[in-house]
Amino acid sequence: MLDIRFIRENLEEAETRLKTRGAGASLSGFRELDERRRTLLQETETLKALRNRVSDEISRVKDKSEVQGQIAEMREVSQRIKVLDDGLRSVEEELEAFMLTVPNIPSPETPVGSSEADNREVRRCGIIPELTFSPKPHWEIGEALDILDFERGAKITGARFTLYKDSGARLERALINFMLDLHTSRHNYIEMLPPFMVNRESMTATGQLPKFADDLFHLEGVDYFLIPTAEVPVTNIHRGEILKSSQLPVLYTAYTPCFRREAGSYGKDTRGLIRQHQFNKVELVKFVHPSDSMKDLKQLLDNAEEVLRLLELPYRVVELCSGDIGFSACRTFDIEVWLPGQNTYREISSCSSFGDFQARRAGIKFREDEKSKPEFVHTLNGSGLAVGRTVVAILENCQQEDGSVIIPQALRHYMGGLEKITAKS
RNA sequence: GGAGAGAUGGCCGAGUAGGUCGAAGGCGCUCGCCUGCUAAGCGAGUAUACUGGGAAACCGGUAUCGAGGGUUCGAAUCCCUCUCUCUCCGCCA
Repeated sequence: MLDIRFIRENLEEAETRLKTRGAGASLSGFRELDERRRTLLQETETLKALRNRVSDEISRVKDKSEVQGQIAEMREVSQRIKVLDDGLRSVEEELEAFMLTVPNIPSPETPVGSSEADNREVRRCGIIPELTFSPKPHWEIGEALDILDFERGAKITGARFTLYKDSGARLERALINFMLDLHTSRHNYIEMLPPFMVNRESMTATGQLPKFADDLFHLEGVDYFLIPTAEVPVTNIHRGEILKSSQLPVLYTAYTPCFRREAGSYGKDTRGLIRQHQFNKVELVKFVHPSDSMKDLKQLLDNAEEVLRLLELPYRVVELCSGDIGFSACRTFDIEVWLPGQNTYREISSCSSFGDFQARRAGIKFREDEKSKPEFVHTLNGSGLAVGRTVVAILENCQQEDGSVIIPQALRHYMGGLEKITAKS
């Protein structure tokens, strides 16, 4: 959520910067609601002050028959207060509902643009393998090795669900452990294993609700949602808390499965592991001091890139433009891994700063020192990495002409020493 | 699923014949004093949000004792609903 006071005082500027996201983002209607709210608030508070004062006077009088007049008068004041409060509540609900649908303002560093096409490539890293044969897509490799079973995944559940088998399942688990170990032991993140279902408040705090309910799986019988990313439960760890500034930055990493409806992407990536309703991800989440949040974002990005460097997978970093960043984000870098089977780069991580947008929704603050007022922290997060897509990248980049796949050196320890996945005869 | 108990400030913990309770007391913390060091001691301070005024320091108002509603001139205290926590039984990994 945006800072209401900032908007009140800088409506033009806020509106202009918001518009760089596209036509949808607007603050029209804000001024009127905000003013109605403050008018009602002042009226009702004036009456409450009167009532408090007179009630106090009444309490000092022993013989209540002397104050029947005041009591009757206050009875009417109370009724008037009730009416004003009802009006106030409905205006506040309207304002709140409106503000919850306004996206974050892109940071000044975010390149202005209208779509994916305006994203800016930042760098390319790693060496694209020179294959002496025509590379296969991962679904063919995985099926030939009998480590990915798309048909049975679909039988068990439906489209966009996959059964991992044998070395495939092991590879997925190896990657999760590898990533968690890297981030905890080398990058100083604390490991968390949060609930995979969250309530409505948590989804609202990080920005998935109210606008993106269609992307979420909602449970029947209880008002819980399956998490679309660990960002939701992990950011909500500190919802409604005031942290000490000495605690900052707080760094968490978490493995979770992620569940997404993928509504509106019916034709896209129908084959393979790229777009699943359920996939695994190791997430990085940071709560930081506002003053160095961009530095923190670069560092988080580097932590995610390190996974690819160690796995020796080629990738590039892309900075998203204003028209392409997510609802809650103010600045985002995507990491895209090279996929030879599809001859293209595909997103494997998205690292964002949310400024104080999520912190304000979630009420996550810190105190500079004992005396100072609490301020909102900045929240950041990024995939470190999407595990399924990392499997895809390994299968496609490390494939051999004979159909086998060489396990990256860094992962072999986690694969029980296995160097290569080969088809069983 | 059945039965019962509870939810108060950073923590512990008073407060139920409704008013002087934003809330005793203790601990913790901050500042000052004292002090060979440490400990102890003494004094002062120590919630959050919204809102009005002010350049600001700051001053004023309102709300908040799990959440929401009700009764009342007035609710931490009475009534209703919900949520969560704990104990016992059942069930289960």
